[in-house]
Amino acid sequence: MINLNEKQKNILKFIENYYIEYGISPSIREIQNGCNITSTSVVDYNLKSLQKKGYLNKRSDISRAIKLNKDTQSNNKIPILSNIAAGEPLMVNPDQTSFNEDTDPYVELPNHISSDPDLFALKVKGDSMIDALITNDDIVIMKSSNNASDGEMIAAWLPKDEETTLKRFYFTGDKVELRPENPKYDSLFLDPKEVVIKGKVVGVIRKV
Amino acid sequence: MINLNEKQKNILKFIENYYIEYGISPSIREIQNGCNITSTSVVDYNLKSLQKKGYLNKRSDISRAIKLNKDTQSNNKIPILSNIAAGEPLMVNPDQTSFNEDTDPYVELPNHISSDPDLFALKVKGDSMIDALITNDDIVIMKSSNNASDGEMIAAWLPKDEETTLKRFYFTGDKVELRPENPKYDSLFLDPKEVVIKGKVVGVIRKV
DNA sequence: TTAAATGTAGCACATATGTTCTATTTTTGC
DNA sequence: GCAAAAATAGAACATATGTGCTACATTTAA
Repeated sequence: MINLNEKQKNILKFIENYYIEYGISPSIREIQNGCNITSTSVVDYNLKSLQKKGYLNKRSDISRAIKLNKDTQSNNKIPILSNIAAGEPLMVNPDQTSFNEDTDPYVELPNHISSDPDLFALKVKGDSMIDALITNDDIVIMKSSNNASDGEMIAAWLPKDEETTLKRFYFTGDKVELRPENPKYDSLFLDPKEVVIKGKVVGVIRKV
Repeated sequence: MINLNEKQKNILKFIENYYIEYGISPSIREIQNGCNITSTSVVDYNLKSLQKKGYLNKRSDISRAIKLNKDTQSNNKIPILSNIAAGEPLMVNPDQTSFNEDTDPYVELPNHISSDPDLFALKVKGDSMIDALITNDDIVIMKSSNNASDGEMIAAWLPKDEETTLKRFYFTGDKVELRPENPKYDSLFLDPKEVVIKGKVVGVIRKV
């Protein structure tokens, strides 16, 4: 997103949002109205500039034939919010909420997993879930949730240690058990106040 | 794809192929030419019919605003060619080559795995690769290949047993070793002639 | 067989839409 | 401050494109 003035950023954003809503690109005049631009020729001027800079491509004389380049768009991508500790602790930013597609990593979801909102992804570091067939560098797809049932695999934020960890969740009366799936590691028994559940694992993707 | 005559199937196919090639929908006249239809009104007529039957949607008076419904399109899908035996043998069809999206199962690939041609998918049955973190009902993404190097995880067709199997490949002089990743099972040592390598594992997808 | 339903043809029309042109204004670089 | 470059305006133009209309052909159903 470098080398772009506000107007051009607006145009790109508008095209992307329009595409998300309608599945096709807007016409020049729709861009004009949507971005409060005074003339179609100004839109044309900026589209040519954006094309020259490599942000989009368009076919001449063809209606609605603007295509954002792959780097420009953020379709179907879900953010890899932070690496997750599944062994050694890892510092993460607990209040990371926004997703900047330019600087943040992401994965593209296979559609049979996706179609669900509030999904995010975590890249696993460590081997504490090896018996659950999840290992280092796997990407786990999470569904946001602030609660869990016994036996569910969850990502939990531990304020005291300032780490996010992937474990099985058990609630035994007054203590929360976070159980790894690796005999090398022991369960954590914590006060419920010490555990912030971030989400449940709904899928795993591994690139070998 | 029921309730459709040849012309309408053609139109749907053309729209999909056009979309794959250009990223946008074709105009009425492009459909006309692409499907050898004699009049734009015939295209219009059939598009209305297809819309009524639920195969697509379009916005009125908007250029290139045809959208195939999700069931109608086959974007990004790769076929699950057959279940793979990773324990008990499973009968499969060794010369299955074509992919009929209507009747055959498929997976949608996450883009960071995809973009490579000749990929296909296999659904794992059994637990013989459990130590490689691949288990029952996982979907392995395969890249077609008729050869392999030592230690690579491959799918091999065993003509003698008429089964496809997922194993690690080792070549020890004159015998091919197909090694499971589960102490419960033993390696197969076979004559090279008895092993047809179908592809190498490039990814794993699991829906939990 | 016959009437209704369905599909085809060809053309015309309205407008949606990309492009171009010239003039003017604003910004930039020196 | 001044010339060049960049950006804006507004309109006109050409054509790309969806739709409508009438006539005709083919298929279906009774």
